[in-house]
Amino acid sequence: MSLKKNLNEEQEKAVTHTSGPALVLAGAGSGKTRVITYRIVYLLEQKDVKPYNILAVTFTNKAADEMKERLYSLVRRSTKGIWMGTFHSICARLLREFASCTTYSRNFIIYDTQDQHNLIKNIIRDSDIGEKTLDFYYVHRTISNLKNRLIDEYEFKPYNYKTELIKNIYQEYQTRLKENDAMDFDDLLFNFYTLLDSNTEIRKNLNDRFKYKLVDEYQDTNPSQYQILKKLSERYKDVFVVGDDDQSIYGFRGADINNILDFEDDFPNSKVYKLERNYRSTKRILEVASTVVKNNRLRKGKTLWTKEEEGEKITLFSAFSEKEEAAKLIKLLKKELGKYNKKDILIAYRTNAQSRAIEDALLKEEIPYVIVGGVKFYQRKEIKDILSYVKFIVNKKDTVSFFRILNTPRRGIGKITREKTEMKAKEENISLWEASCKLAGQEQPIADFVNLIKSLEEIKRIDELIVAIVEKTGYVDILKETDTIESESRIENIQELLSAAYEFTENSEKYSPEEYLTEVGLKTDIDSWSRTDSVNLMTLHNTKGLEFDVVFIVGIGEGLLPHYRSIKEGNTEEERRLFYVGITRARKKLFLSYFLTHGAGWGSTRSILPSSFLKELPPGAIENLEDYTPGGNEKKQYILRDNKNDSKWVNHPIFGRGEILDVVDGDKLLISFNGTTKKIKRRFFDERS
DNA sequence: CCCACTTTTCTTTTT
DNA sequence: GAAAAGTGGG
Repeated sequence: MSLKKNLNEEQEKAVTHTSGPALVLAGAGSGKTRVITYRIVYLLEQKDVKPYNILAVTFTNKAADEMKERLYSLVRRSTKGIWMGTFHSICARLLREFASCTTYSRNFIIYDTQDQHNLIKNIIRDSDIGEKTLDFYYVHRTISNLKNRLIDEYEFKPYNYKTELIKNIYQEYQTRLKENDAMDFDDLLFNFYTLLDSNTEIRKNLNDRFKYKLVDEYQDTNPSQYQILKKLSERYKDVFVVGDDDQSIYGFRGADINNILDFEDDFPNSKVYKLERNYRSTKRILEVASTVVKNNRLRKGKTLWTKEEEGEKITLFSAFSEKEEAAKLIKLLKKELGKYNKKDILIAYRTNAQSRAIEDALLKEEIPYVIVGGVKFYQRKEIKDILSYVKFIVNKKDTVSFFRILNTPRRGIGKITREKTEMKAKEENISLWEASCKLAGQEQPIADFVNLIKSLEEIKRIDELIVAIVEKTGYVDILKETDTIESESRIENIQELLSAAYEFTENSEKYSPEEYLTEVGLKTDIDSWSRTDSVNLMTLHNTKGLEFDVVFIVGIGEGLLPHYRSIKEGNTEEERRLFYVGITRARKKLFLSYFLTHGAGWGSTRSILPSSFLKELPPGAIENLEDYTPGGNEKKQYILRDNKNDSKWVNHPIFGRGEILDVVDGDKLLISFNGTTKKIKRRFFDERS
């Protein structure tokens, strides 16, 4: 296979990097993933590297799957044995492999965010600290941040009363996780790091195994991932990382942009390659993206260029409300549907809740769409219920799943019986499951439960197991009896779970419940997303690594993008990068929009200013549709009457609430805003009903 | 113990 | 303004 034919000069240089650490600074659309893929091909074919000596870390499981497929089509020989996946999934696999050297079992379970929250809530409730004094959300975030920085529950130095309490909760949290043989997401990294750090033999073993290490999206790695990488490269320094500092958007998850900014200091004698040619977007789109991101201080700086055509201008429009924004979007979208396929169109927003208005509008127009994210599939109640059975069967120490399934669906085990079981377990110092088995003689419902679990235990294939759970518990039958729209969609979800399980067993040699759980526990929505004949909706975070012909970014208002919480935390630069990521997803055409009022609960509205990022756009590349309204009239919409009557009050996006004092020169209004008066053209008003 | 009704809680982005 | 959690009568 010829590398030269498929790569440009910059890419080829990076791909054929000889040895030692390398940093590839790759701009958006410059063939980042391509470089990693071809680098692996190069190692296999020209350097005779064995597949099992390669470790490739991707940002999502989906990216790993795609890379595997691409590799398979590029090299004739088998690529089996290459370690490929996210940091989390690779650590999980290795922790199972070396379980005997840890304090966990091979079958430890992985707690999702919900489980983690519940656990912390319970700890706070059980302690004598008032629930009101400590916010579980804040506690969780603090613990997570500590773990990301590899600070354990004993090392942590409290610096005031509150952190003193958090330290106690942190300790109890870890104790309970261990009791349940469970790890949270951060533990996967932390515990694996600890294993590497404390066990010389394993460290040596893995250093020899993973001779060549490749990491995609390096700008979004956190300190613990960085330390793992360091530990794995003590013997062989072949660390090949690819990333773009301008696309670092996971700071909230502990990702540290300094990992990429300081790479050259962290890994001495490294080589840096820059990829600056963009193959994706038009000149216009690239110009807008570069102009925006230039306002960031914290960046390495690179200049993207393209041989693509100039392209259409970027369209900017505004609306009074979220609903109106959606309506306008649909109108523009319909025009694009004549030129592009639905699957190549993206609608992106900052927060999941924003999908609602767009969805309603698409539904009304009967335009097919898919949503990525939101209420995640594996977080849904019915899915978690059924998977809790699987979890408990795999791991009897998992008390969280135990309590979840004990009386789900209803089998007559209430508070009294549950407490009886808990008492028994405590008295005899046995597990809840053992206590249940002992009580089965006295309590019929418990006996039913124990028998159910015992019969399910016999089943070794995950697809058959799930079918059996659904049948033997009568879960679907009960839903059928309820017969509401909600129960119907729950049944559909269960069916989807079933077909996903079938697929899992079909496409691999893996079929055990244990293997299935590892995969599912780390599965995200984007992992199961595929391009269908539908318009795509997702958060800006989820668009990372994807590209579309037409991109709409909606809701670009101050407080939304940048989000007010980020502004408060002084993280505007990361928000700007998020905006940049969104812009650079577009190949041909980009639409930007914002709305000026927003529901703020109990029926009131709050006005929103256009995002400060919009002021950074280069005017020459923008076509402003301020005058565009659904009715086709030419009225501007910066100011709006705030109720149905002929009110004298208006809301202005910049000046706020004002009172109309007079009409001057026929077409101008004299308005008083909090002391100052301004003359504004009547055309600004929207005469809606 | 269960069902139906009332009250409280939502927390930006996600592995 | 929806979903989870709490409450009280059957």
